[in-house]
Amino acid sequence: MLFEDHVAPSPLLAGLNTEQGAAVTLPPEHALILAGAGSGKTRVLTTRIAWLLQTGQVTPGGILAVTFTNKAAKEMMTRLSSMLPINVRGMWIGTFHGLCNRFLRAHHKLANLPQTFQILDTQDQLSAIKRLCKQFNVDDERYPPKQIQYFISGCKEDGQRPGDVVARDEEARKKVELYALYEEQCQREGVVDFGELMLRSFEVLRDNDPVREHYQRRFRHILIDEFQDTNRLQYAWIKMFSTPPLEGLTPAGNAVFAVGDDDQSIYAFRGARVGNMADFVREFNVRHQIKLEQNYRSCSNILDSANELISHNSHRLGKNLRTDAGAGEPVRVFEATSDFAEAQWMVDEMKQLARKDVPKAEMAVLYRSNAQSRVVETALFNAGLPYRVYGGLRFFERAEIKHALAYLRLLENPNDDTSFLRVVNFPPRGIGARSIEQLQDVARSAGCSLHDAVSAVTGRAGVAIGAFVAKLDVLRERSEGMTLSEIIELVIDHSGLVDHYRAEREGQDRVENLEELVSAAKSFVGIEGFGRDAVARTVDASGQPLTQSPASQGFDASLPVLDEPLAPDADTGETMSPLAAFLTHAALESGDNQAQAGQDAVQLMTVHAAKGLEFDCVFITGMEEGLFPHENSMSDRDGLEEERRLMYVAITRARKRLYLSHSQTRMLHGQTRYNMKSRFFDELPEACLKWLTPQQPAWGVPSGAGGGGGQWQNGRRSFGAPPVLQPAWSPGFNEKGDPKGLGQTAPEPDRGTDIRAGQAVFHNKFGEGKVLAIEGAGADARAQVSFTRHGVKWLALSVAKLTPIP
DNA sequence: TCCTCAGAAGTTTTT
DNA sequence: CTTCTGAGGA
Repeated sequence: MLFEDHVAPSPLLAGLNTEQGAAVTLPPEHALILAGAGSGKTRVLTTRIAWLLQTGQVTPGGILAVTFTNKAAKEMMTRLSSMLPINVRGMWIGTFHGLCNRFLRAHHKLANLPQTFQILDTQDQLSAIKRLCKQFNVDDERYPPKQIQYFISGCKEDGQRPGDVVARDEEARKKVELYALYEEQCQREGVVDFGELMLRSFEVLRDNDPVREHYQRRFRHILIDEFQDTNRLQYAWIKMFSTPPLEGLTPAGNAVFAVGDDDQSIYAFRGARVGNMADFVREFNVRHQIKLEQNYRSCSNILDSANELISHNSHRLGKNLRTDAGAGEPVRVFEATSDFAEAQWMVDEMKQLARKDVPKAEMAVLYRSNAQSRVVETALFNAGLPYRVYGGLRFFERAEIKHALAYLRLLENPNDDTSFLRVVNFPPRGIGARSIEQLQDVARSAGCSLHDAVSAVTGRAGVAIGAFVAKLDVLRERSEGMTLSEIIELVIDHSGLVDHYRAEREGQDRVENLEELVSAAKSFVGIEGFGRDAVARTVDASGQPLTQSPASQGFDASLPVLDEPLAPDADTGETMSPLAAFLTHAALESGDNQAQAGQDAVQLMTVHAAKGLEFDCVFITGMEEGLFPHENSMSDRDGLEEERRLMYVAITRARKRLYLSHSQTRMLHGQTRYNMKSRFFDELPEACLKWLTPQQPAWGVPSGAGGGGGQWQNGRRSFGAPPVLQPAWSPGFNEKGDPKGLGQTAPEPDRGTDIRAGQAVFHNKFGEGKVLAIEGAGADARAQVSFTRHGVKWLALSVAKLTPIP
């Protein structure tokens, strides 16, 4: 039987396959869905919610759905509202941090936080730590602030307060001490970092039985996306919402519906614990495990490659993707002589694809590390192909935006010392390190914020800083009654930010970004994370369990629960201002890091950034030992297995056509590296591959023997000197095996000899062109080249690197 | 107090 | 080869 028979068939279920339908219609008990790449995971998750609602098993208020990214949360909301005419806002759907924020605002008293607490992002956290270290004269050689930050975040992710950490040596003790001091500082300033959002809300739930029990009763269905990416604390947090394991199977309990894919776990480095999946099954006594193995994305050559590769990992939960699509095209493998040549080959290939009407947005270049994007960008730029690089600074992380936000935060909370220090002398107003030190001394001895210490500072410094504070006070006063965007306009004008950037040579972009901030504010409609959860507040206010159970109270979909962000707090009459809401939004959602969509452009990104995306044509570049798998991950098995999962993610991004390329030499950190091809080539099914370049045999051994470069097995080396033995196949190598000869000759084979009039050539700076004429000979030889993008130029052949293009 | 230059470091990243 | 950060000079 396909679906539970007590449930009437629903149009929602139309089009689902057997596995998907089974997952969607599972009884209200804990379940783990192993959802392979491209198996319709998001669809199952959202349809499950829609189905639960439609069949009356739950009301919107009884849903808690957690994701990792805002993007995923938004998508879930959108899909859901297209499926059902319901008030999506009554549900708790959001990111872990977004929901924690909402929770802490509602229970700020129990959490011992001001209702308008502000959120430190990673940058802010680091500067707060630096400030702390300076204040306590910490040797930043022995204890680099970055490392302290890593330590603190790690502790919080493991649910440990300073008192819980076992410090065995001097170093650990010092770190714990700093952790404790950092906590004090944050508490004093009324700010929380990302880890604190999670940990603090976890603790409120753990330590307040009525609150915990209230939420346990309220959330009948808890759904978690990307479960393989959860860390220890997030798992513990989920446990707080779920009813105790023993009751897990009773009708009274709630149900945790976890969706994930252990093969796509690629975030161990930031604390993700795949083991949570197995723990979940054990601790929650999970009876329902469903594998979604039907893939709707890729052709079988691609899928078989992915399956074969990942089968080399041990400790898998076990899963094999299948597809109804045909074999499709083979996976193409290319070996380049240099990273330049690799990029150039890609560009040529892309042009051909474009000629075959493949949209550029359906071509993606994936790489292991960001540094690899540069060569590709250069090649694309020179060829005049539009491209878009993912990653990099997001909107709310930009310096000018952070500055503006710092002013805004100071309007809300003058005690925010991080923000104070950020802008006290920006734009420069003659307040130097000396003055600031003086101020910090006063603040320290008085135990107050920098803002409050100002009046006690004497002399010139006091005057200058006093003027700054007065300016803030004026801005705060004038902003009364203004709309959000008016306030922001006021602040960026009167803080001097706009003027400062206008005067700067390259400040135009920054001015535009500041203007963009104003428009962002205009379109900002806050619904997230503040305001009034009627039920939650009842508990918070009285500190007692509800006299009336949420179930009997009912959670009518039409009843706005979290829909009035600006409603005053019932006890204090406090309101969360639009500005405070906007600042929260800015901290929790740092904005797009993919450039504006719209233009048809080739997509460039790291493999990590590609997770969850799909493209018709995918190029995975830099398939070399040391790069992919990365050298830092190769030493232990866990590291290597994560690299393999990363490769698995990369492969499964492709729908129709997949290219894998590697290069003999690569410029990295200003040095030419000589890399072996990646071991992952040996783990792909030969039958699915098509080698575009001859496979390199061991020296003198006929091609084909030991397929895939098995000879290298024992001598795999990634870096350092080039191999002593030179392969016989490269025309550019000299006989002596001189490393310099290799470096110079191999990447630009036969430079000069093929340059004649009419020849198409490539130049590293000017890109593609055609040789019009040659003049002179030997060292004086010059070529006149007409470049596609840069016009006609004369180039000395002894200097310019011109590569002939066939 | 600002600006320039030298040195170090350089997987992957969301909130 | 870059890009960022911090220390010293103008």
